[in-house]
Amino acid sequence: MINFIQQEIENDLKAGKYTNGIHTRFPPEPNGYLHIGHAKSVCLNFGLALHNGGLCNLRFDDTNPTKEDVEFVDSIQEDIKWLGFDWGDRKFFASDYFGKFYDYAVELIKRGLAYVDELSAEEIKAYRGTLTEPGKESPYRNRTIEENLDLFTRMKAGEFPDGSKVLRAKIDMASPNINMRDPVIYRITRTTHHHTGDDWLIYPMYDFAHPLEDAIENITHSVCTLEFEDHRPFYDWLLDSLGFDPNSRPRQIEFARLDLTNTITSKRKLRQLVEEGHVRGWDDPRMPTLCGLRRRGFTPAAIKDFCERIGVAKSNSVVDISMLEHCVREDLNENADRVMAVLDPLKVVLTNVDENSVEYLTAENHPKRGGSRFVPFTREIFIEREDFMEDAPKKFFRLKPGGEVRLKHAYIIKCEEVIKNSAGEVVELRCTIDPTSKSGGATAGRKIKGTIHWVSAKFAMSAEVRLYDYLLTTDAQGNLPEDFIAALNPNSLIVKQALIEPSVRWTGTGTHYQFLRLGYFVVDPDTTADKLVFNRVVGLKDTWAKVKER
RNA sequence: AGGGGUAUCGCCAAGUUGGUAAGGCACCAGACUCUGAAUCUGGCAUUCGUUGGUUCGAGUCCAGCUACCCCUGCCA
Repeated sequence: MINFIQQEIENDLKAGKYTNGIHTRFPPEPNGYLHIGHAKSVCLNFGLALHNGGLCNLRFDDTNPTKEDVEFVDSIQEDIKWLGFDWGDRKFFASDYFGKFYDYAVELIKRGLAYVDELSAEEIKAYRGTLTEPGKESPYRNRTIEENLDLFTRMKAGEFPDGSKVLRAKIDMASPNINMRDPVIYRITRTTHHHTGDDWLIYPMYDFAHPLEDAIENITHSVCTLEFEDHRPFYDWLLDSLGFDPNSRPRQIEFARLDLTNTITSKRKLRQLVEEGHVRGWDDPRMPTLCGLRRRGFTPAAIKDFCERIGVAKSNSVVDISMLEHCVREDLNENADRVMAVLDPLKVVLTNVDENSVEYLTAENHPKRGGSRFVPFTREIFIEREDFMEDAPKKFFRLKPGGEVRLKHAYIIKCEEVIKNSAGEVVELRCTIDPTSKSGGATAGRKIKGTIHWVSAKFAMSAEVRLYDYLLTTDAQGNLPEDFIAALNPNSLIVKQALIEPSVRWTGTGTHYQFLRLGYFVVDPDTTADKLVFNRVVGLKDTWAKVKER
């Protein structure tokens, strides 16, 4: 792992800082499901710790009870575990530190660095100034320490209504950095907290809580996204003001969040997709949520490999989704067994095969890892409709009238007759097999250009196959319009009734396969004893499709 | 307009004291192939947002300019 953050860590170590080891944290707010963008952060934080022989905490940044819920603390843990990271016994909640935060706030007041303000929210906003004009000081800014202490104590005790008072840091209303213009650090909100119940009426703001929770946990490197760069001066101000040792206290380092082409990563928009029913739920295989990717069939290894490959830097960038797809293909190519399935069946009758004959052919499960199974071969089979063309171009080396093709693991067949219905559509092919060409046999050596997959009509099982495409076909995720719903790909889900070889009968949810020549698939949890359901993870690379386009 | 950032191939991204542009994805060409997959081979930035300057020599130093991103929640 080499990135600029790792280099900073090494520089710190070289400078004699952080002699107790490196300690990072992944600090999600439990207000939504983790998505691929969070995976980057998870991999970075846990990866940095692992790489430096340190530790990474899981910490729920739950300082705003109005937006958070236990539903999310559960799913977040499940997703991180699934990725393969372990926080040991270091699962923390910012809310566990509310008592300490309060004490630090009191300390700040005692040092004359915080005051209770009773300006309304609107007034505070007006007093804050603008980007180009300085703010002005609140009339309550210069209360005595005693008065501030008394008021803050009473805020905690519930003597004042919600929103009537706030605690503010006393810094500089004229700072060119708006975050330093006396930021609010405590507000009154009578909301039941998912973790602390009704213990508190006042809640700390992120800016105040974050540096403290990092310091409390002895975090050395607090990694966050770019938009917090402006907040770093306050992060440092707070810890310095409270007397934390500059050589051991945490330091904040920012990196660019992940953006992916064809992918929605806005929490709000993802929620809209779920709530308005444009997808089946948070774990819909089209969703970029980790639970969605999991159901789609992406593997932890692929996602971690992806996060490693995209790197970590500070420039806003949009990674091409093909990078992610490459990573799953690479993993699944290595690890998924191969099997034959036909998505769009065309019946083929092999006229020189006996009607009652069933031949069990040996088929390898994986070109490199080996293993084998039996595949029944019968007089009537189905092939992929796409694998036959009546007026085939020279470059088409699959089945055509009078042409030959190899049936994978079986025989070379020759197309003798094309049968059509009254509408002129091809409904059946009559072919003959070359009995000397049996795969693996002594005389199987005859070379033929094309090889296609097939399935026995008598023994094939039916299966529901769900083919997915991007929710966004045009690449506009960066500046998605409000009505992005209208731009959703109407073909993001296509359901097919497919036919599949019987060897998969006893398969289980989450098992990956490569359907020969079609792509990688995974068994969906909707699968029951009498209904198989597969999701297509990703198709195979298809150079024929490119040739066809020309 | 004030502050904070970023600008290296179509997309990510290395490039640490200035010494003459890694790698991956994508793409293209070919080999191989009982998956038009995989694999293998080769190709793919005289140029680093831009303009000047310093220097024997600059993506790396200096100055100016430009573009884009973030910041005026009692959100995180």
